[in-house]
Amino acid sequence: MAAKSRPKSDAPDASDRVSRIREGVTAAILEHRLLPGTKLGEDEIGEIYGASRTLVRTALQQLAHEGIVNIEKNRGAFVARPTPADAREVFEARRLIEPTIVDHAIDAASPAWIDRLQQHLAEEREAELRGDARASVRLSGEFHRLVAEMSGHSIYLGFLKELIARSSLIILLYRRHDTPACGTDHHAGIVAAIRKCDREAARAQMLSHLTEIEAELFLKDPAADELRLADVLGA
Amino acid sequence: MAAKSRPKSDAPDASDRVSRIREGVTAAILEHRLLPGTKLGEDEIGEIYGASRTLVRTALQQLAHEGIVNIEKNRGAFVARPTPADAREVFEARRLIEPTIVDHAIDAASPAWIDRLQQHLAEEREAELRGDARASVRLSGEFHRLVAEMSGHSIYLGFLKELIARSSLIILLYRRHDTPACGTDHHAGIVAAIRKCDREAARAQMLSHLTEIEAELFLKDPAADELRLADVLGA
DNA sequence: CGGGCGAAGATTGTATAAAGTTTCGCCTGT
DNA sequence: ACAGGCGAAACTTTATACAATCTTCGCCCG
Repeated sequence: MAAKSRPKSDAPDASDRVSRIREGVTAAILEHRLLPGTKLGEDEIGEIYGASRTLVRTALQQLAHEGIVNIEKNRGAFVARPTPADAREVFEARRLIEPTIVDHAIDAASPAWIDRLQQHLAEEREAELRGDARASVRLSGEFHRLVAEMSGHSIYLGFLKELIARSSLIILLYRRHDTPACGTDHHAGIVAAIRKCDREAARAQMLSHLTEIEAELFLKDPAADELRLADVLGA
Repeated sequence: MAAKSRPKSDAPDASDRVSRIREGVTAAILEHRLLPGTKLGEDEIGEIYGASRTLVRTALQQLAHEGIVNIEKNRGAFVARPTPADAREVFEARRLIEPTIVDHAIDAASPAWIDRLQQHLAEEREAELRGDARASVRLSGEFHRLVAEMSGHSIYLGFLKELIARSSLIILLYRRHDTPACGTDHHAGIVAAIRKCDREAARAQMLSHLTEIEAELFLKDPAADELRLADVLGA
């Protein structure tokens, strides 16, 4: 009888080997080292991480479920190439969900969390000073994930993880080349609103932040990404 | 060179063997033939579907990502047992997302879609007349999924699929035994609002519908599900 | 008589090998 | 010279075999 279902060591993405592969490939995609459309051969990745194709396959399937990898039957896995329509859907979803997330984050506000947020802001400013666009995008995504973790809602967190991953891909694909790093100031404003427990301000700033990010994108016609991809591939 | 990257036959859950397994297990869980906490042995399922453990494993991993199965390392896969806290998160997310979904569904309203919705309402009424609780829950979920498909937003659709699957599990676990089948009338009202292109009415009715479903649940303390499960297991 | 230790059995995690499919190059025929 | 088809190579898919881990049952000791 007694033996109950103890949660045990239930680390979500612990030090599994498949998690290492998944995070490695994710980082490579999000840092633009793997371009959209690139084929992800199982042997290739397996040799890099010293793992068998079995593990690589499960990692790729997870990435496919996250939406940053496409798996075509009998053809293999490729880095996803979100269309402008996909981009609009992703940002609409974020505009819907994230204001609610900050609202809940305020409920969970504590000195420890505030400290963590401000520490993150410092990292973002540093990356921006260096002009490191890759790190900027990555840290910007992590800021939003941090707020979601703070909210304590696992459902929203899971959804947002997926949206952030896709957003990073979208931003790297469609960002206007002349725009500066997107508003770190916005993040600071959101944190300030959270500190003051000003729900309306936090929601409004999150919303305008997301709107501005999308406005800085080049989401014209479906052919645009083809052109851009061709340009980037240097062919 | 030009003709590249056609989407091809990209049926999401086509007639793959792994999809058949996934859908079969999903149906069994949602129809309460597999109770929460039940162990899903790989050999066992593999023998049922005449498939090797490789395929069963991938199906189980997909179900785990959908949230209706828990996989514990070196222990196996089990039917998920959502806590009351999980239930509240799921329904909060649905209250956030679904009003927006109906809004978009109105944009996509067409005679064909209206017909399909009404046809579905007829099926629901029939199941309700039979007093078939299983079919009622299943069809209720399918109604919401239908509206999401109608909206044309793949992101929302994906999220909602997950939420519906979890909701079915939650409803079957925590439903008060004396409540009648939850409002088929509500669904009819939502369809009527969609037909009239009355956005505000549609959003409001969807919201109140979800609120009422959650209100009919027995979401008291965390120990409640333990008791109920023990009761259900008949031990 | 109760509790802890230990070995056997069962089950999952991982790797490797066989099978099927697609793709690309090459060759032949017109 | 060009179009079409044949064939081989590479890849994914699926199945099987091996290794690691956990569970369970029995036994011994206190």
